[in-house]
Amino acid sequence: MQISSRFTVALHIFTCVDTFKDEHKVTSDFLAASINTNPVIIRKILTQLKNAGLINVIRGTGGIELTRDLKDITFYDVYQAIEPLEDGDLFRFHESPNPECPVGRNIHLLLDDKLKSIQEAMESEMKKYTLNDLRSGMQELLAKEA
Amino acid sequence: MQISSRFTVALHIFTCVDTFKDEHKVTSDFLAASINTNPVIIRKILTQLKNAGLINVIRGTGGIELTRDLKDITFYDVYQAIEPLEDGDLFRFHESPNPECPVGRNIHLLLDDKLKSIQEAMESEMKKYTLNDLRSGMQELLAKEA
DNA sequence: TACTTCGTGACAGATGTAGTTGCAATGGTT
DNA sequence: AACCATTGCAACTACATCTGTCACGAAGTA
Repeated sequence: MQISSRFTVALHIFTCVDTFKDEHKVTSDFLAASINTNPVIIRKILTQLKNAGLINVIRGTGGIELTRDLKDITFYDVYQAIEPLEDGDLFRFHESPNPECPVGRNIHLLLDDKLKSIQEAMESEMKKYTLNDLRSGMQELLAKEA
Repeated sequence: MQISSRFTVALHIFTCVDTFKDEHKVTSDFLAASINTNPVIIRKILTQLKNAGLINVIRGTGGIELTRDLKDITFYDVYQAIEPLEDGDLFRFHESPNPECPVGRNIHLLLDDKLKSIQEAMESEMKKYTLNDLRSGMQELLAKEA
């Protein structure tokens, strides 16, 4: 199972907001053109980011404001906003293993801590990257292009 | 997106194979009863594990043999056998971002290494656990029960 | 041959993803 | 007030994946 493209689209959105903030009004139409998708898809993702408290979306005029500094929004924050996991668990179990089987009734206990540590390894790596890294990374790439 | 239950089911299967190897013939029917699912589901997973070279499945009599020692099969090996990722990438991008947009044409370059490091953090944690950890863990849990 | 078990194709139902259309609501501008 | 660009959202489609189920042929043992 791959993680949905909405996560990387969200990072794309944040990068655009920062890159074009002085040149264009960054609307869902503008973002949809950069990402090559439909404006409604963008608005749905913006709604998720807004519900997570990461941005404010301005109606009427259009535009997006961050609620915190770039360096204070990590990839993990974006991931959490975009990919709501049931009970917060990355790994799924089969429902109701057989309690009469010694393995069946202990499989959760056996696996839970190990799976948790795998999930946490991924999440703590996500916390190392911030939107500020996207800003500086994009500035470098654009400088090379010029 | 949660990772499908097939992964934890596969770990359940391996645990059963080891736990019951001296008491029962471990068939897809037996496993389906412990996991509480359909034997065909089990056989499909066994086929994946077999194709990955982790086990041999015995027809006619029934039963499962590992091709390597328990300590030489990691969670990552099982994960790879069960969850084939397109191009090996955990994270998906939106297809064909706009090459006329400076962000659109650089977004891959900007994100690739960061996403890769996140994926690798997860995978290298998966490599730390082996089926032998499942064996010893289950033995401890069963000893506590008694 | 008879029996057990695996292998596999076909299908169904539920869920999730991505895309599209239409329209009401919002908030500037004139 | 009228106009306009934009967001918010519901409804729908198309498609893929996951899980489960049935049916039946293939493999191997007794």
